[in-house]
Amino acid sequence: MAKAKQFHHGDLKRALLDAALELLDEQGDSGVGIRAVARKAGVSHAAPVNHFKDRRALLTGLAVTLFDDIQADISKRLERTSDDPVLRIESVVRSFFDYGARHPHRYALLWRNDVVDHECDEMRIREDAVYDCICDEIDRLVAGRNIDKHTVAIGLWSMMHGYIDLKIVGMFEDRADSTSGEDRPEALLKMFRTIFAHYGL
Amino acid sequence: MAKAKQFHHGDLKRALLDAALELLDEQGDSGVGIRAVARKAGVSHAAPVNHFKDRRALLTGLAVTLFDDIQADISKRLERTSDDPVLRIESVVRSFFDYGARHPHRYALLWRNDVVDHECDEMRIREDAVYDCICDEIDRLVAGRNIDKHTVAIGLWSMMHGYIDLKIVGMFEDRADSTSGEDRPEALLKMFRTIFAHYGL
DNA sequence: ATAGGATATTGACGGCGTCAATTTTATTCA
DNA sequence: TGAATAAAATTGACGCCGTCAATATCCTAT
Repeated sequence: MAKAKQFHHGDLKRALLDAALELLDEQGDSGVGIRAVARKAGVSHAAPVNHFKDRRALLTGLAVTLFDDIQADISKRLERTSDDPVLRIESVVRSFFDYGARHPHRYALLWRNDVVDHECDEMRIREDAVYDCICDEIDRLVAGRNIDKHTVAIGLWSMMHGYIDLKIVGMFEDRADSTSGEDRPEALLKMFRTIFAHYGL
Repeated sequence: MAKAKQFHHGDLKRALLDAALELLDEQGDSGVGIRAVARKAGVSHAAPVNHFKDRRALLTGLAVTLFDDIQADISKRLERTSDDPVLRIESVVRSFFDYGARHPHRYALLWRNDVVDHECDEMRIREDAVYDCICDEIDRLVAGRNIDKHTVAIGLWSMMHGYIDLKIVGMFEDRADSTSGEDRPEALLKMFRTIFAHYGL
C-alpha cells in the first residue's frame, strides 16, 4: 500500500484524471481547466499543482491514459483475431474507428499539439506502442519483398486518422456520408486491401 | 468607395484579420485572442466586437480567408495542369501538402471544431468548393463505371488530411519520416494511383 | 445643421493559469 | 514517543482573458 490512502481521499491524482475525463467528454478540451477539474474533485483550486505542474501536464497525463485505453482495446481484439496479417491490421484500424466514433472529444485531444506534449517520454512510449501495432503486422506482410513498410504504414495510418478527424469536424456531413447507405469505414478498409493486393500481398 | 476609409484607418476588419494571421503564424491559435489582435491593430480591446461578435467569430472569419487562399492556389495550379483527371487530382493534393508544410498553424486552425464554426454559411461554401475540386475530378475519372465517387473522394481526402495532420503533430518523426530519404508525399500519391489502377482508371 | 446610426473607447465583471506564503497532514528518525 | 522534515492542500494575490454596458466620437443622409 505504498502510496494509496493519503489524507485527502486516497490519491488525488487519480481523482483529478477521472474528473478531467468527465469534463472532456462533456465540454471538450476547453472545459478541462485546472480550476474546473479541482472543483469537480472537491479540492482547492491550487491543489492539482502537486500532481500536474501545468494545464499542459494535466492534459498530457489525461492523453496518456487515453492511449492506454486504446492499446488495451487493440490487444483485446488482436487476441480474438487469426494470424492473417491483413485481418490483424484491420482489427487495429476498426478499434480506432470505433474509438473515434464513440469518443470524439477524447480522440481529438490525442492529436492536439498545443495542449498535449508529444515529446515527453510517457507520450512517446504510448505512441510507439500503437504505431508498432500496425507497423509490425505490415512488416510481416511485406517480409522479403522490396517494399518500404513505413510507407505503407504511414499511408494506412494517415487514411485512418484523416477519416476519423474529418468525420468529427463534420466534413463529410450532407456531402457524402449521409447520402449513401454504405459503411464508409468498411469501404476504406476495402480500399486499402486493394493496395495490398496490388503489392501482391 | 462604398465602405473604405472610415475614420479609424480604413476598414478595421481587414486590419484585424491581418493582425490575427500574424499572431496565428507566430503562436498558433491560442495566441489569437480578441485583446491581442486589437492591441496589434492599435485599437482598444473592445473595438473588434463591431466586426466579430466573439472570439469564435474572429477565428472563423480568419479560417474563411485561409480557405480562400487555398482555393486560389488550387485554381492557379489547375490552370497549368493538363486535362488528365489523375494529374489534376494530384495537383490539388500537392497544393494541400505544400500548404500544410508551409503553414502548419494555419492548416491546424482549419480543422479545429471548437474554435471555428464549420456550420455557418461562409464556411460551408468554402468547404464545398474545395471538396468539389477533388470530387469533380474523381467524378470524371469514374464516369460510367460502377464506382461510388464519394468513397474514392473520402479515401483520398482522408489520407491527404491525415498525413498533413499527423506530420504536424510529429507522429512520423524519429519513426519513419527521417530515416528514409524518400519523398513521403509523393509516395502517398503513388500509392493512391495504384487504387485508381485497380479500378481500371 | 442636425439627427441618427455606425464605430470606437472606457471601465467593470468573473473566470482562468500561475505563483508565493501558509497551514495541515504524513513520515522519518533520534 | 516526540521532534524534525517532507509532502500535500489551502489561501490569497497577480495579470491576462472574453464579454458586456455605458459613453464618446465620427460619418452620413436629410
